[in-house]
Amino acid sequence: MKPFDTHTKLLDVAEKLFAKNGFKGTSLRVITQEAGVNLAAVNYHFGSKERLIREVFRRRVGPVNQRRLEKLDRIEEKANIEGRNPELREILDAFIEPPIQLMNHPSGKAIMRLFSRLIIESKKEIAELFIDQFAEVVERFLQAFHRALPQFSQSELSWKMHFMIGAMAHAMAEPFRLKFLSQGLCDPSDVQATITRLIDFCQAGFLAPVSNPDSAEEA
Amino acid sequence: MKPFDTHTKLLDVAEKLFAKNGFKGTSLRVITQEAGVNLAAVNYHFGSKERLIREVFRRRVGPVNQRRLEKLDRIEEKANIEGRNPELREILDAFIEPPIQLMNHPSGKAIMRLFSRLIIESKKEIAELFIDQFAEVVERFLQAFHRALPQFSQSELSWKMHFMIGAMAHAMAEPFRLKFLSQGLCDPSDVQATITRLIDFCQAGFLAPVSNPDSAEEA
DNA sequence: TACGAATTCAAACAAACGTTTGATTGAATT
DNA sequence: AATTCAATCAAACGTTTGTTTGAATTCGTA
Repeated sequence: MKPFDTHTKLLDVAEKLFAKNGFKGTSLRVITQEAGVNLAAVNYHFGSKERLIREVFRRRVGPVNQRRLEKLDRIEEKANIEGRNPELREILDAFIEPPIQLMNHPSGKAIMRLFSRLIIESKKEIAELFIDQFAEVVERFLQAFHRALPQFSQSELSWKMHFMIGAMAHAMAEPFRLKFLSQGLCDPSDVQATITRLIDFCQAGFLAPVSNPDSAEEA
Repeated sequence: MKPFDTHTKLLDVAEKLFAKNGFKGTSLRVITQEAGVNLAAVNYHFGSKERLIREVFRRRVGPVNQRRLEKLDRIEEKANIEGRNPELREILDAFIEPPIQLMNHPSGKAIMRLFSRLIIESKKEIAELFIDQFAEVVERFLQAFHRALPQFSQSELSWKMHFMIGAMAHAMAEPFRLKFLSQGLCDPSDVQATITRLIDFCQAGFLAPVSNPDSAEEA
């Protein structure tokens, strides 16, 4: 296995360009050119452009969700031993920290934008990949939230999780937007600051009582 | 002015298709075909595809931001008369309600997805349009937040606003994601429920104290 | 060294893209 | 009735797209 074989080189370059210009906006020609390989390499190694897209995702999403579940495992184990429920803040950290931590990765910025594109992209095949990769995570964390906040129904917690995912995705995908908002005051590349503030914000959001219990669905 | 002249028909159809498949993913051929007009109509009426995109945005974003500012005006006026500062919840409502209210519009779903695409899209020209349309809104609301929450610095409020925008954009663009999260329990098309819950969540987030004041930037 | 499989390569493919053209229409103006 | 001009149309433009092909090359292994 060469240090920079064509296969991984393609994944790396595609990841960067997909993040920057989207999928339709990135042609196989610029990918292969920037990677310094032949145009036909994509179809040889991956079969098609769409399968390349899926591979780019799978390589990054899997490990992050794995880390989320590992952290949640450890939290629940520890809480179990101490005979208590996991604390909300611990659960939030397990959900938020692993993806944001990608900022420290060499291609962190691209990976994070890619993550948000995965959340946002509407294409059927991508949406299916999303469900595959996140079904277990969603289930486990909703469960954890419900134990930490038994006063809220499953559906209310889904709303809160919905908002949290949005805040995360936006913070990950559009760091420069924060620069614009704050007129240069804030530094979106500060990993720990981003994580801490996200958790602060979402923790309060999760704890917030719901105004109108009338239109609440069941759980 | 015919009831369905080519110009508005193109804007309507383009809006719908851009929202569903993105800009690169939507060809002029499918737009004109679905609109029942000639392929050349886009270049005749708008000059180019890119200018069509900009027109599609301008038509929707302008009025919403105008409503936001009107609501903020009224809130500040009323508070001024009563000799107090506007309340956080009022400000949040002025920022959140107008765009979410679009769900009641006939093409509400498309418009909302379009809004989020505007926030997310990285293309230079779109980003500039974003800044043009939002500069005043951002400035006015940051100011208002600062008066309502003087304990937080400008930069801390920017972080919070950053997260709020993410939660909004996600809730607007990906309502079906909430269906998935809640396994069908929640109804993302309930306008008032979405607004109320968003405000609840963000209100708490704004009020939340910041954990680590060390890495805080200045204001 | 020689063989077979894996990989890379230039070249070409059909299809789809945004855009332009020049003729044609149809309603308003003179 | 003649003129004008905005609007629409079919057709074609030159690129760019993802994909395929078949020969050339490289590599691991015997």
